[in-house]
Amino acid sequence: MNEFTNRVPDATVRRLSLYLRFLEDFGRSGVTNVASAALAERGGTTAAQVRKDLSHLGSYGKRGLGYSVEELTRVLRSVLGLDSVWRVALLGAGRIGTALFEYEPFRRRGFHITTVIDNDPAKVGARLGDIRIRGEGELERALCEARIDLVIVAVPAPVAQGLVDRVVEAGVRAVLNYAPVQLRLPEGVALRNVSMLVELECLSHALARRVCHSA
Amino acid sequence: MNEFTNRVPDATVRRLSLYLRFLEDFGRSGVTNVASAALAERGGTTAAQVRKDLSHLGSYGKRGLGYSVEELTRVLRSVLGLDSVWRVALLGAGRIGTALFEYEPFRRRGFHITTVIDNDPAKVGARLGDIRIRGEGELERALCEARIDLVIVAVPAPVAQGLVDRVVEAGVRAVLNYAPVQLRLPEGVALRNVSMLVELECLSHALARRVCHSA
DNA sequence: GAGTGTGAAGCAGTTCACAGCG
DNA sequence: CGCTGTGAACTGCTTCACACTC
Repeated sequence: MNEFTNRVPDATVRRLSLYLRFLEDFGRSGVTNVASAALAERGGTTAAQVRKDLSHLGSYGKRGLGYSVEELTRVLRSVLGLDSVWRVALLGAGRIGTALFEYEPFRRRGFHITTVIDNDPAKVGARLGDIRIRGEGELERALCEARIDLVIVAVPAPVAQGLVDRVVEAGVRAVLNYAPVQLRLPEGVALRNVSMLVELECLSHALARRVCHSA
Repeated sequence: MNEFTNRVPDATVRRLSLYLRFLEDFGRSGVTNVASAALAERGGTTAAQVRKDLSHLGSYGKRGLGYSVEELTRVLRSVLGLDSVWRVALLGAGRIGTALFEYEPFRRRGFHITTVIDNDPAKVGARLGDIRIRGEGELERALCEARIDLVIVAVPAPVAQGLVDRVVEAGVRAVLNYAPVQLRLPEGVALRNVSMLVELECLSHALARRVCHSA
C-alpha cells in the first residue's frame, strides 16, 4: 500500500499532524532514527497505533531500526499537504481573528494569510501587519484576486453562514470555522470546527461527573 | 436509565454541547417543543443519533410530541455541569490568552476567569479587564486563594508542561490546553487540547488529496 | 535481537428498524 | 398517527499477537 492507494482515516490524520511535530523536534536534536515506541511515548498513544497509522502511508520503516526521521518527516509533510504554500483569507479581524493572524506557527507551516476581511467600517482600510483590511463588499473580488485556497471564519455567529455561502460560491474548498455555529456546506468542501465552548463544556462535564476524559 | 447510571460517551458529550446551543435558540424564538429531527437538522446529524445521545441521560421525550425545550435545556445544562459557576485561571496573557479572556460566551456560560498569570515582567501588575496580571511565582498562591477549578493554558509550548505540573500539584482537575504540545497529566485530571495547527493540517490534507472531511 | 507490518480479534460509536406510547 | 426509545446490525477504529526482516 502506498500513500495514494487509500483514504487515510480522519483520526489518523490528526495524529499524523502530531507525529510531524515530534519528528521535527527529533530532527532538531540530531536524532536520525526513531522507533514507533518513541513516537507513541511523545504522543500519549501506543506503538501499535503509531505503526498502524504510518502503515496507511506505505512502508517507510526498517525492521530492527525504526523510521528515518528525515524520510518520515518528508512523507508526513507531503501527505498533510504541507509542501505547497496555501493562500488563506481571514474573515473577521476581531480579537480572535487578530490573534490567529499573528500566530507564528501558521506561517511557518506554509499557511499564508494574504487577505483579511471585516465588515466594521472603522476597521476597513486599517492594517493588520502589512495587509490592508478590506470590506465585506470586496469579498468575492479579494478571494479571486488572491486565489485563496482556504478561509478562516472568525466572525460573530449570526453572520458566519451568509459569508461562507459566498465564499463557497467563489470556489473556496476548505473552511476552518471558529464561529460558534454549525455551518452548512455543500459536498466537496472540507470543514473543520474549532469550538472553544464545546471543549470547555466537556471539561465542565468531566468536573461535574468526576470522570476523566483526555484528548 | 437516568443521568447518573452510566458514563456518557465522549462523542455524545460534544454533541450535547451543540444541542444545548440549539435549544437555547429555540427557547428564545418561543418554541416549546422540539423533535429529534429538528435538532438533527440544526446539528448536521441524524434523528436517530440525537435520540441515542439523549437516551444516555434518561427518558425526557414525549412520544408523538418530542422534547420540552425548557426541560431538556435544564437537563443538558445539568449534565454538562453548567449550573454551577466554575472558577478559571488563565495562564498566559499573550494574543491568544487575551482573546480568550475577552470571549463573552465563556462568562455567559458560567466560566469566570478570576486569575491571570504571565511570566513577562512587563505584563505583571498590568490589568486585563479588572484583573491584575500576576507573576509566575505567585501561581500556587493565586490558584489556592481563588479556589480555581479549571486552568486554560495559553503559554508558549516550551513552558507549558512545567506550569501544568505545578497546577496539577496544586489540585486543579481540569486543563484546557491551547499550547501546541502534548501534555502529560496524571490519571484523574481532565484534559482537552485545542490545536489550531492540527485542524488546519487536516484541511490542508483534504485539499491536497481532494477528500472531503467534515466536523 | 530489535522493531516493523498486518491479519484477526475486540470494542465503540453509528445507523437501522420497529415496537410501543401519547 | 407521530415520534420516542432501543435492541440488533453494522461500520470503523484500536489493540493484539506474531511472522517477518534488517
